[in-house]
Amino acid sequence: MEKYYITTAIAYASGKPHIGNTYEIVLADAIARYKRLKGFDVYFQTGTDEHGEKIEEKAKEAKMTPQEFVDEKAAEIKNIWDIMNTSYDKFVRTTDAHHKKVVQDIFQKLYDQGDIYLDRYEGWYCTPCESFWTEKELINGKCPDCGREVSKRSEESYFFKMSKYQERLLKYYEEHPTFIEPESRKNEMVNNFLKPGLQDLCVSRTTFDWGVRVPFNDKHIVYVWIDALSNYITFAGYDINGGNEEFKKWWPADLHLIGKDILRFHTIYWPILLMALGLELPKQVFGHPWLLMNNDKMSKSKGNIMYADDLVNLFGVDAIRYYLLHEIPFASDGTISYELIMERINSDLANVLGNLVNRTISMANKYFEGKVTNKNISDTMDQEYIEKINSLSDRVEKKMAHLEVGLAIDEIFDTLRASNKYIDDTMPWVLAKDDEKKERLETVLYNLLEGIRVCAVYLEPYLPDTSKEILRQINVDNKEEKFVLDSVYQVLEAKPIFMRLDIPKMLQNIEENK
RNA sequence: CGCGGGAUGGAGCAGUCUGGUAGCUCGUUGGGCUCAUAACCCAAAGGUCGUUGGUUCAAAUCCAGCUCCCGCAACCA
Repeated sequence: MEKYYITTAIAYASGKPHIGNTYEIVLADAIARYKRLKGFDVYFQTGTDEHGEKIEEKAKEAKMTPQEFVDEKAAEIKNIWDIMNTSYDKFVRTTDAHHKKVVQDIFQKLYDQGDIYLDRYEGWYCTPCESFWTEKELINGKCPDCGREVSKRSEESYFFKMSKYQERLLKYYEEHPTFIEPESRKNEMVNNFLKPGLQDLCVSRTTFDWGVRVPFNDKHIVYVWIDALSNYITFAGYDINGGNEEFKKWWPADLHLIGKDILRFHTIYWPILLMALGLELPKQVFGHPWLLMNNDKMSKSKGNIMYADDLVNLFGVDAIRYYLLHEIPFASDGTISYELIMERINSDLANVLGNLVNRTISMANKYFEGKVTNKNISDTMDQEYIEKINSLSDRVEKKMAHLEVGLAIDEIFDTLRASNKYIDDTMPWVLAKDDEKKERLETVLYNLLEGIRVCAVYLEPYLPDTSKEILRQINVDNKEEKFVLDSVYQVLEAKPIFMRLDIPKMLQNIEENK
């Protein structure tokens, strides 16, 4: 069985993730579930990044130890991942003892082989913004963010010799054209960083304590990159001697799914780090776009944050999964709002999907007491419909091969729409009035139930609960991905899967409960 | 002249590589149907394809200039 190792970035355990942060795990989950459906042996890893200055400070503010603080945050994040019904195989935390040990070993090894050296880090620091700026970035000698005074800071740091691997990395890009997706991101990396020449990366800090200590120098903490990025190997079974059997099975990762903002670290620093360790590089890094709330970046200061758990309480988990997976474009930022979510629920989930299932099952019950088999009384219009069902597998695969999840879902809904049309074309309620057409009527319902069944099978990666509920109501176990001739249906009672929402009323409720 | 992406009916997108009746989903309007969740099916209205100029028998598509938006520019999901 072919293996598939997929990861999300690990979430920084400093606060509650909003819906934008949650998008990543849902997208990864859809891909992971799809691969499982297709027979891959999948390993899906996610987790939390729990070290660093910010967490140290936040813990202090909360009057907790950093460990207590991250324990709480990690649980909160994991809980949201679970609310979203995500099927990760392992939830990792960088405070894990084995991870920390291997990070130290990696640091030691890189130092021993001369890739890491001690120097001084100099830069301009803006205290209110807590940010370092280079000389070039300053605007009139002031902080480019807030315009306030900056002060020169100098700090002893370990550096990684990035430039040493630069050419090899460029070559790797050329030989692996799909390594970075979407492609436009690759140009950014090449033009902004690789072509001008890589600067050596600062890989340790002395200004805080909460992290992995540099093994041969107590003053230094391993800075986030080596610590966080290496989670992809340390938790998959890597150790400094090359790793165990499990690691040899899973590595290299097939896909790192990350936010577009950290693409640089995953397509430049991480591959170079792996080269230095003598390991293979991941096959693909996909930098997904962001969710904008009313066309604006979500942020606490703007007060326009949406949280996954609140949205799930309002609309249900599959409605939110549907929105995230279907409405966010593949390569450009997407918009989210209460109104847009409800519009999609009504027009797609309730009208097209829910109503189709409901009307079909109702007819099966009304005309045949729920018992439907294939009577094979075909009409020419059946052929087109059955072909539509049978082509679904290829149509979905074509989109998923490029991680175009939204378009893959479109293919399923295209099939559901064709099913609604098939009902109108065949007019079962007319057939029902004629006793001689009884078998034709049963054939029509059979075809419809098969169409719904195949769609339900393909909905599983995206809307797992809904898929299960549809299969429960039509009452079959068959997971065959094509139209089959000999299913036996004894459908259950038709229960609406998605109810239509009264949008103005809901908006008013949301407003009042703010 | 830092690098890159984009501008298509009210909204969101496809089409641009390989020029030749501008397509899809939502929304609006009209009709049909009654199995179903005021749903479903059909039809219509609505676009000088950002702007100016060029190439061509023919340009959303190729070329040049301009305007606007967005991303990246060493640590902001």
